[in-house]
Amino acid sequence: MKSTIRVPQQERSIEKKNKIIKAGYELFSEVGYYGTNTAEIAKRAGVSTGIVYGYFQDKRDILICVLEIYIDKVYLPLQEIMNNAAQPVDLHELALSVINKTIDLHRQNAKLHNTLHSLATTDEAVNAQFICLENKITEQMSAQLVKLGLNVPNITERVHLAMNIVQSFAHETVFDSHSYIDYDTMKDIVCKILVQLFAETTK
Amino acid sequence: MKSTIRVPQQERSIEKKNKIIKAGYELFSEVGYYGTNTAEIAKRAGVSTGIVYGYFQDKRDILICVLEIYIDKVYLPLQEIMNNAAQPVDLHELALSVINKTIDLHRQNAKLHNTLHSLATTDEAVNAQFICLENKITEQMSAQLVKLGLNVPNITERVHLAMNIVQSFAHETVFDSHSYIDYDTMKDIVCKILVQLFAETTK
Amino acid sequence: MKSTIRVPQQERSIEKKNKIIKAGYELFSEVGYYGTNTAEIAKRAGVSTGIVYGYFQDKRDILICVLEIYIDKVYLPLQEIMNNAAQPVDLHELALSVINKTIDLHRQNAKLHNTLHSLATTDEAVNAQFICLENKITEQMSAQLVKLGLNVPNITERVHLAMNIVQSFAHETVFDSHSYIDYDTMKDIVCKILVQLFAETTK
Amino acid sequence: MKSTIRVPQQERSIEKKNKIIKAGYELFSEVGYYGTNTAEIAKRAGVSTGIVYGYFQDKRDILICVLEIYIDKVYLPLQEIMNNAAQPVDLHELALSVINKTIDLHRQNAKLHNTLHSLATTDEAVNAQFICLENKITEQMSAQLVKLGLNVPNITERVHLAMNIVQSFAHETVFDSHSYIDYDTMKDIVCKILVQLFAETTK
DNA sequence: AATGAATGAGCCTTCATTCAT
DNA sequence: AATGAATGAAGGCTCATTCAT
Repeated sequence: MKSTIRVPQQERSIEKKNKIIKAGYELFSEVGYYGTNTAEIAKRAGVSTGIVYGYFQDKRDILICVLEIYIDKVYLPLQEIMNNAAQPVDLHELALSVINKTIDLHRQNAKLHNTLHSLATTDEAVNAQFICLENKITEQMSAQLVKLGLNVPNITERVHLAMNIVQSFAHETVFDSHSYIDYDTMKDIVCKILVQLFAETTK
Repeated sequence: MKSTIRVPQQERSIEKKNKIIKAGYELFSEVGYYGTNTAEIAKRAGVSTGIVYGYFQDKRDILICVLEIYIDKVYLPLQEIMNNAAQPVDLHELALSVINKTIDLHRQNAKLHNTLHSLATTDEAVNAQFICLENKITEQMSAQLVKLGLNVPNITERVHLAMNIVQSFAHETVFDSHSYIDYDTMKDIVCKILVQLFAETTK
Repeated sequence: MKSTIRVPQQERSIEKKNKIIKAGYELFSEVGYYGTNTAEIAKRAGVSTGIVYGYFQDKRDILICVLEIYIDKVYLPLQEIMNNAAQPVDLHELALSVINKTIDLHRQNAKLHNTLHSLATTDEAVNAQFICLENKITEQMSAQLVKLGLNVPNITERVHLAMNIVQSFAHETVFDSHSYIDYDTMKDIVCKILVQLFAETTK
Repeated sequence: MKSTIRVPQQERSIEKKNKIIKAGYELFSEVGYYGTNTAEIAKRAGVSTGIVYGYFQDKRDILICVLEIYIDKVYLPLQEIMNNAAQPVDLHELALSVINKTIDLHRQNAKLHNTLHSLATTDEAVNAQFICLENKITEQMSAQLVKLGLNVPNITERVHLAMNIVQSFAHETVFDSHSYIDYDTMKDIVCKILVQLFAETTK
């Protein structure tokens, strides 16, 4: 008996749904999930409050969609870098590309990243989405590295760890909070770590 | 902005304030900041709702205090490990100690960690507290490492980065979400990275 | 107040209007007036939300039409029983027929009955409809009884009262809520009352 | 984890809770359950909207309390009449008292009566309350009649039926909707029915 | 210092009704 | 005539904060 959620097929409807997601994306980024109310989402999307519930089950449902977009926005570019890597791999250059791109992406999405991670703690569905997509990405990156000729043991663990390190560093850099840190120096160090991580077997 | 906030001098008052902070700590950990209301904090602390506002300006003020405790709980043990490290340093052993301790700590505080990071995004004061205390810790750890005879360049950057890596890994381990990852293997890798990070100059 | 309400002349239109009324009838019966929304009525009727307002002024207008149908459904069969009563009247048999039929009808419409009565309380128009049609029925039944040769004083009052008693009993029976009551016994008693009610003058 | 509902012990609190129930009683009577909103209840009770939820779980919870009051208001006076009936019983006089009293009560509560009955259809808890109390009353009245020396078979069924008839008639009288009915005449008839109902065995 | 009842703004959501197509 | 997307007012409920005692 629950009210039916429109699954928009027509172009205009899809556009409108995307507008709402975009508005949610922005607001969740700016002021967090709890700092945003549905009225504001609607307003920024240029629609009425009512229609939001025509496209989404509830506020959380918007979040789920935002999460999907977020994941794509953050991880897909990294995949692209991996796919475009020339053979034989210049690990240093590849690492640097990934680092720089990640910093770039974080600059636009760092706040949302935190918000989402925090919600994953509370909301099982959000958590599941997160994990599922992380899985997919790690697998793809690992496979690509193997294809590029790398033959390190425990490639999955290394890739996953590398991603975590890069993200952690990007976070650090973007927030730029610690005056005593020279982020360029740090970047060099991170880069070296990554190279060692995947060059190890040559030893 | 009212200055009617008591700065408790008497023993009983201090005790009561701490009880409130402890209750906040627990609840924020369990159900997050927005999942907790002040009435519940008061109830768990065994005090009245009203008196909470005798000791704290507002709900956020409690969070600030919880943050302090959190930082102490998470970083101080690491400091202790550093302080107790014998000379000459066995880097591998030290790294392992730090990693294991951090995992331990995360197991109790991971949710709170996410919550706090998310709030730092939105709330400048929370953010400031976070940064200020991180600064202090990084400085102390760096100093200790120098005192222990390590002579690596950019020690601050390395310490900070090491902390981030270990935390990231601990997070990963605690949530244990990715079935394809062997966390023991990953731990070995992390350990090796840390050793390399601080052994570099001996090269 | 807009006079854009179509008075459907064409066959297809009439059919559509009736479908909406039927859907309303069913839904009001199942989940009450306030538990039903116009979208659901439209859906069950197999029409669009918009067109509902082509045939009806508002939701209440649908209710008025449902009320008409309800009255017909509940009282007309009783009239039929009256009209088919053979002369000379077997009061006991007639009473029994009426009682059994009313129980039957109540079994399908009891919820709607309550809903309508409740709304009549608040809505003058609903109330008026109710009264007007009740009037008509009582008059017809009284007339028929006279035609059948009964010559009791205050026939109108007696008929009306009889109807009320039977309905009250039917309600009781249908909801079957009171475990301590033997409904067959009660039925006998009601039957006897009705016979006495119209046999009185023979005394 | 649900917010605790205050169980008011102190005089002032009880008084306040009663004020809210009274406001609910009045508003539900005047404009029905769905025509009333919690803000209005609070306003009429002279309290804030928030505190309403300090005393009641939700709007329906108010209704439950109103229902209790209603039952007491409507049925208790009838009990009193029964208890005060002198022996030997003058059935006609007793019937008349009951009828008149019921009309009186209906005059103040008829609208609420309809509202409650309608809700009982939808809400199992409301229904249960209704039934449970009706049971209690029927039992008490039956017992009292026996104590007064009446020895009719199926006393429970008769009492219950009598109650229904009287209520039905009272309803009719109060709404006074049918111009063609002489309510005094009807009352005489009802009275006679009741007498017959309990005098039967003397036959 | 302490209590906990009270406040009221604010939020999510629903739904009768309208309107562009 | 018909569609169904869109509107936006209104309602139930929560909760940080205040206040009378």
